[in-house]
Amino acid sequence: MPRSAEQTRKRILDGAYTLFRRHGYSRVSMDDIAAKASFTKRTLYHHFKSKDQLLADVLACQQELALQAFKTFGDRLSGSPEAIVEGMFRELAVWADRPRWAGSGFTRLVIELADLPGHPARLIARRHKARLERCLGELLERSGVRRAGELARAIWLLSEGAISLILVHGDQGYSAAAANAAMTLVRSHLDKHQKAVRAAGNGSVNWR
Amino acid sequence: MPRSAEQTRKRILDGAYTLFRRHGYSRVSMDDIAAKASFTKRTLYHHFKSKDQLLADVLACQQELALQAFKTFGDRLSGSPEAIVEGMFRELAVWADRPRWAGSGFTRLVIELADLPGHPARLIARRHKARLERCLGELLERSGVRRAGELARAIWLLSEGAISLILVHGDQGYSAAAANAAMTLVRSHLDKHQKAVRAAGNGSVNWR
DNA sequence: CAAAGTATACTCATTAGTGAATTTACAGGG
DNA sequence: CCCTGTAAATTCACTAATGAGTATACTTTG
Repeated sequence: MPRSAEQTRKRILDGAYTLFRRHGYSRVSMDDIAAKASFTKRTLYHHFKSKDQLLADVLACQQELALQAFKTFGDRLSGSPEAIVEGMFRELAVWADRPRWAGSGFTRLVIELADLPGHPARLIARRHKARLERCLGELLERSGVRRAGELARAIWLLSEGAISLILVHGDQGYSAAAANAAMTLVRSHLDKHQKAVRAAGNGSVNWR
Repeated sequence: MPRSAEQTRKRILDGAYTLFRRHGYSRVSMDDIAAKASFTKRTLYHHFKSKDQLLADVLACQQELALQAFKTFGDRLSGSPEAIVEGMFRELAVWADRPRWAGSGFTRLVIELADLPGHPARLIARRHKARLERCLGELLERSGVRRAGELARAIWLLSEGAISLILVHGDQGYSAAAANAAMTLVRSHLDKHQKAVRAAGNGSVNWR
């Protein structure tokens, strides 16, 4: 065995993720991916059954990392709901400010495949988003907010909306607008009087 | 001249819009579009310089209709900000409930072309979204809400987020969640005590 | 008849996917 | 310690289909 299969697989998955995320699905060819990972296309087909399956595997693999990143992110935040929200949107702003940022890989790919509800990649992306939303809900729950699930969903909506609109307009201002709106919502979910708007760590993991 | 050029152009634009909206850009071929409009591909190239230009023209044409639809929609609404918001999200729910709904054509296409900031279609989509947001702002302004522009942007974020998440999960519940959040935001933008939550007409124009 | 409009029949590049040969790493016999 | 068989890993060279875009001839209408 010239190389450990595991290593090769990983190199392919990594390269493919980068390309898919940056250029979408259709516009990335198997040859592109092969070139990126410095293998022949035939090798890709040795490790992955088809392009669609490769995409699914890429997302499945990325999902693990992203979920971990989000949990780490959650741990870094102090307990106040304001801090959680502020941290979330600050991170979004940092993330979206990167040179050739092209949105959330998961969202982007699902939207590209919007008319193919049976595509394996969609199922994975869907589960991923649902899990993240639940995580946020738990985080908020622990922070002592009322109807945390409802709030989490609203914040998630703002976050996805911000991703779309930043992409459309190339204007990071939408992230600040989303943060403001989210803060208003948080306050409306607070029992009477709670405050404490502590800051949170930054970093540029991307778990969307 | 076998047919009026204008008529042919329109038939092509209509068919192309349907296809692009449903399947995205890359996965629709010029042959598909030609077939849809019952012309030969060569005819398309007689009327449009390239596929990219066709897309741009499609969006430009659709933009007019969509803007008009939104204005009509705005006129139908009674003046209270709650009614405006409720109407918006009810319409979204109806729209997203259609059989093979695949999101907002504009958003979808911009996201697909996220890595091509210079693409002519992006400029048009961008202007379109900006104009709609401004329209919503004016609508809210007239309804007597404070900081209408800020509110409009927040609502717009929720709306775009809902489109994304409905697409991801196939769950129209996100539209209701967005509506609730929007309503909370509206209330926080109301001067002291205003109410009146009148209903508005429905219909299924899609101006996103 | 003239000119715009439409069709036939291509070109050339690219793409997902494959058949068959070739290389490599390691197991076990000498 | 080397040699060698073997199976996995990788490559080369290909197919068949599809895509954007075009040269040219035909058709329709004013």
